[in-house]
Amino acid sequence: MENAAIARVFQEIADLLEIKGENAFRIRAYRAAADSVADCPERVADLPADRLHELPGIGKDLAAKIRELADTGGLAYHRTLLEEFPPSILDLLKLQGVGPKTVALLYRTLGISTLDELESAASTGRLRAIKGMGAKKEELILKALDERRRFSGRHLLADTHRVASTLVEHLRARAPHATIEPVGSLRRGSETCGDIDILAAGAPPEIMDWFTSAPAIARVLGRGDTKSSVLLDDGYQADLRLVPPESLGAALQYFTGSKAHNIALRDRALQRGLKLNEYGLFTVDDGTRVAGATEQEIYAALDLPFVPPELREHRGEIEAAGERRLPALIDRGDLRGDVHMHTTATDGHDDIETMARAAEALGYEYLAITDHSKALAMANGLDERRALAHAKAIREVGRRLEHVTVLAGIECDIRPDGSLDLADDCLAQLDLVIASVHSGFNQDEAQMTDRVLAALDNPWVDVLGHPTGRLLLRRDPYRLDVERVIQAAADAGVALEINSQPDRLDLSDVQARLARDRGVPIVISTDAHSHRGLDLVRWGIAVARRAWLEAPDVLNTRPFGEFRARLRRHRTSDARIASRR
DNA sequence: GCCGTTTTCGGCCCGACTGTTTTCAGTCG
Repeated sequence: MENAAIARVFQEIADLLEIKGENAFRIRAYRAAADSVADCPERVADLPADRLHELPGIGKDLAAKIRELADTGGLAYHRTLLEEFPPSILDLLKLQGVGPKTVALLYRTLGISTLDELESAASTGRLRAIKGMGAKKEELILKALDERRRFSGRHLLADTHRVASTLVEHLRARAPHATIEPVGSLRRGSETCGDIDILAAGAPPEIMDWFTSAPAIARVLGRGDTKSSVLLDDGYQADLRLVPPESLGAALQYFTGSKAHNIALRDRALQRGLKLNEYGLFTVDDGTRVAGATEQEIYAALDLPFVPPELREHRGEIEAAGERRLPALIDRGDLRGDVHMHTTATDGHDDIETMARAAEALGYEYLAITDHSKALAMANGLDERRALAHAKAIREVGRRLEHVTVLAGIECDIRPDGSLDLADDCLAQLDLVIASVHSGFNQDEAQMTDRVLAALDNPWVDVLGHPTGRLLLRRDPYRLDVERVIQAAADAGVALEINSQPDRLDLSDVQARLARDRGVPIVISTDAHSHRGLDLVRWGIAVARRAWLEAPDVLNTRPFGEFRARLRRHRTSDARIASRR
């Protein structure tokens, strides 16, 4: 059983306990356990009991429940709860403005357990008959039902960034002297964002009007002096908080989250007799302000160095900060090359020279052109003859360019049987080979894992491209034992890619961190299909930072000579390669 | 249900906004 599936069961139990009105701390324990399982880079179902207990928030009871889920695929306690309430009742919880108390009330008084039943009750005026419900609430529920149909919730990081930037610029233009910053999951660089959080400090009160009347706003959910919420036309919820300038740092810290990081930080504050909220850090005794204007001074007052937002996921960053061993996170400026991109030879939009000059303009020292191989007929993939001719053309362009080295590479398909799409003799004549899966996604885990391991065994494979094949918000990763693949990559000296395409971000942050810990070299690439696509690297950098990566962990931060020397084909003692050298 | 440099019991983060409440409960983040 996958971690995500176990986490889902725990979240459902938490939801059901909330509807039952159970002890809030017990509910929180289930939610913390769900996060802990979801964040674990290894399959918790495979962990022995003593390792389970090492996971934060997993004690005797929850360890036993994980074991039961892993062994039987189900959980008796979960089934018992589902006998008390129909499972469809959980859909109601997802509606804006409908929480567990309301769901319980609807179920007990009117027997409502599905979205359709709720819609029918709301539209026929039966809801307002319930004590505590009025016409306003009824109207709110109808709107929430309509919105649920139109918007499904989460958005890609890159899309969220674009929408938030427009909104932030709209506000900055009107309040030029204020500090206005996006916070929340966007600032942490999460791969997907649920909504947009914006923080303003030192802005006039009218900022709330500018916000609630901004372009592209579909509905105002709430409007106050310090907090307002709106729904945007394209399905985003956006929140604006206004705080006094002396609270800017505290508010930045608070609204950037994550929730788990904040809880841990507040706990650390309490241990020191301090209370942390969005207005500042205060003594518990008499409420004296200790810090609040900057994030730095808050962390400093808690005996911590500044923790970069990307690390604030409660994945060991507070302990690491306390022990002064936070990583020096990689920056975009550390990259010296982009080694995965396409041209008009296959499905790219620009030719070799345009791509090379664009990479040069970004200040890169080298790049690799890696078009598709013949299995991707749809993309006009290259066979051996064309691949070698293309390599010749790439090297010719390279000779004309003074400041950038151009590598002739390929993104070679991994066939369903694990063999590569191009002959070894061809691959051996290229400068860099990325192997990727682009088809046959429906294989079972054993087949898919064997397939990828077979590809890693080919001595000419330098990089495994988008290792899990996921498409965010669209397609799950293919069934693959990622841990075994990471171990095999470590053994063979093959690099794993962090693909910067906003809907891939593959490897994920947690997987990339595990890979680095196992000694696997990482490359951060764009997989660009046009010269503008080279800019997407910022999203790959975001993943790398969330994976705690430092510049030396990433192969393409190395100067060209060193980068080349560290490619598998140049460092392995494999006899098959040695005989070619 | 978890957790422990006061602890195996008794804690567990906290404030803003809305609606229907005339003093507060529910929801959200």
